[in-house]
Amino acid sequence: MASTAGVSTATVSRVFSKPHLLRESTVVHVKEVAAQLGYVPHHTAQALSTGRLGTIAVVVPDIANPFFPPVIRAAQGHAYGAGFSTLLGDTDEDPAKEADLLATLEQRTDGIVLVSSRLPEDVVRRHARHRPLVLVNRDITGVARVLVDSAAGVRQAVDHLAELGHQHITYVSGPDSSWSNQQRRSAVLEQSAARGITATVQGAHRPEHDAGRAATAEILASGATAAIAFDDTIAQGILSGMAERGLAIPDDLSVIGCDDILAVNTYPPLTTIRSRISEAGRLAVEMLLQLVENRAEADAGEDDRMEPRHALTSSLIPRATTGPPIRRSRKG
Amino acid sequence: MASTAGVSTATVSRVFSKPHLLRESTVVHVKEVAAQLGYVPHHTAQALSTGRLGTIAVVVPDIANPFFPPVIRAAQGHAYGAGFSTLLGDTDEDPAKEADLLATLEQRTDGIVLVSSRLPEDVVRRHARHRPLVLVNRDITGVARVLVDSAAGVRQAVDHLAELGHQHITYVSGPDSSWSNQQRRSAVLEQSAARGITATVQGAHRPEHDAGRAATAEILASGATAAIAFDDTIAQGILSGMAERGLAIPDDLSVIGCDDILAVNTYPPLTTIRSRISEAGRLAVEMLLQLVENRAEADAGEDDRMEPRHALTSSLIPRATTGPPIRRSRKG
DNA sequence: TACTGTCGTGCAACCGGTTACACGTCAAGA
DNA sequence: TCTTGACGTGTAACCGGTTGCACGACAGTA
Repeated sequence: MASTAGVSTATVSRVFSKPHLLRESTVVHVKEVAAQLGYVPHHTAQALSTGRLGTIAVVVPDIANPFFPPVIRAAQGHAYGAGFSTLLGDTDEDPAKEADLLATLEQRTDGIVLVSSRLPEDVVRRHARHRPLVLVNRDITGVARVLVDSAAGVRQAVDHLAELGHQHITYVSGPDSSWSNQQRRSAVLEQSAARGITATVQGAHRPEHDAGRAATAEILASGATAAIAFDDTIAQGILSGMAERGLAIPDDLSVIGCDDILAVNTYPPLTTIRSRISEAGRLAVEMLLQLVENRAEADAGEDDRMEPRHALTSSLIPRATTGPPIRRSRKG
Repeated sequence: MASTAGVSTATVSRVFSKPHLLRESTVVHVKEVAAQLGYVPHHTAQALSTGRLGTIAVVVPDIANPFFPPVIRAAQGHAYGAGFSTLLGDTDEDPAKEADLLATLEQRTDGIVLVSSRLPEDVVRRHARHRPLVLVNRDITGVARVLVDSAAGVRQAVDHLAELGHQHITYVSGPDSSWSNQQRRSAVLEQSAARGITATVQGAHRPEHDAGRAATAEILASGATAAIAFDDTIAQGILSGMAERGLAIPDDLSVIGCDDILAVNTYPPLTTIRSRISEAGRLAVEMLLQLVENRAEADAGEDDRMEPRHALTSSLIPRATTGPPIRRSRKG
């Protein structure tokens, strides 16, 4: 390539990386020759000499969980726009595999977006100290992170139910270890107290359809006239449980889901709390690329560590599974 | 590293790549030193000198479409097991972006799994000629591919309906350009003819909930007592459309979906055709790695081009949305 | 004892770029 | 006319491994 164009390899290199250093005619000429020869800078060689891989990784507990694809999609899209490729890691919900994956990806990427990590805080913190890392939905001090603040949406949900006339609602919990679950539960309890209505909590459930279906009996027994579920999957399960009993939605029970996953694709359309999860993916990548930049500069002197913590708001999307409590005022 | 262990860099290299060439004591010693120093072979440097990147890519039209995550998940898992990382590409259903992505990934991966490609045959074929490539759900002669043969499941579905007593069924089409759709439609028509029942087809629909809902009127007007939908999303839409009209499933209409995506997570649980799509992901990666190997050997002489074409079977999963035609025998 | 082959390891070139430094050219300023 | 500096480009070392070839040691064979 260099010889064909009659220049040195250094010049060819500069044409593609620092063209402003060269005379414009040189740049044009080399590019022409390159186009004819189909020459493209060798990515791996670039990576080796610059130390920048042009690759990030997105690590999630389970790709098949419908919560994650939008995040991944947005992350990949944004990374691609910035010239980065995206490696995908699936930890299979297993912390050991997650740690393993992190170690492997460490040397193959410029940085990692770690979604809903199950790893202990100090492990994550240690990793973040020497490699660019951004968390999604995990709140660890000292580590860059973007959190989906479902609390706002949950408060709206409670308000919505209170305004419809519900006096007793229940929160159907997700996994205890989940940061989101803790946040949502607290928000339900606090906002209910603020509105002067009763709120109870139904034990921990795995975020699965069957768990929701199984929870139905307990919900009905509690006397609540409305349920806020940890996520849409559980909410759908509750709908199934109600249908099996021949009970009507929302007359016999108002149901609110969370995450707005598929919620509009079922009947009746599920009232849910939409958190802008795809925005979380985009934002996380944005922050990560920022860190990657900073680290490159930090080598040159300044070490301007910041601790960004972005919280994305959420809001209630009222659809057809909520209404005034009609038949089941059994308590009174 | 080399100096600390008192050996040459060549020896260090051999310890990690061709240990059988060395005295065992040397291997042990170097590995010990490496462990102490936390030394790990530099992945990019290895890639540069060997030409093997240890990375494959999986390219899909839309990660958020629930059909793909299981494929991706299986592909990633299998690749990881073989020591390969997985790059993810989302073409956003756009052929131009797909072509662009392919060009970019070409130099960053050892091979590509291309799922449900929208590219013209010759473009794909050209790409496959000089780089390892495996297609999923696209049938192009001369290119390695794994196909989900939904025809078998569709035939079972038709049989199932015929046995329940349905005399007139309808197929609710997906996108015309989809290979799967063509396959499914033909299977419905052929098997219906074989069973001596009437089958009609409802025009092309995008694989979306609303499309299914909108199709409901047409379905009812057709006089069919059962519908087989291109996919579960459309099927769910039909369920919504029926519910909106106050009609009962399966009494007023039997509905069968396809792909077994989320089908069990709704109420009533959807009768559907399960194709082992995650197996498709695994198999595609297996074939791809095979091609990668072969190519490495081919350089050394033999060029043993094969043309593998794997078809995975499918089968009907009867659940609650199918039953005998009860009320709507309006035709008679 | 001399000869040959095997084994284990080192030397150095190479993968394909990047970049610090040096050099030559040319125009502006003294 | 000589100096000075900006500009454009080449030289060569370097990124961190891999690998063909060579070499020394040692064992087996004649």
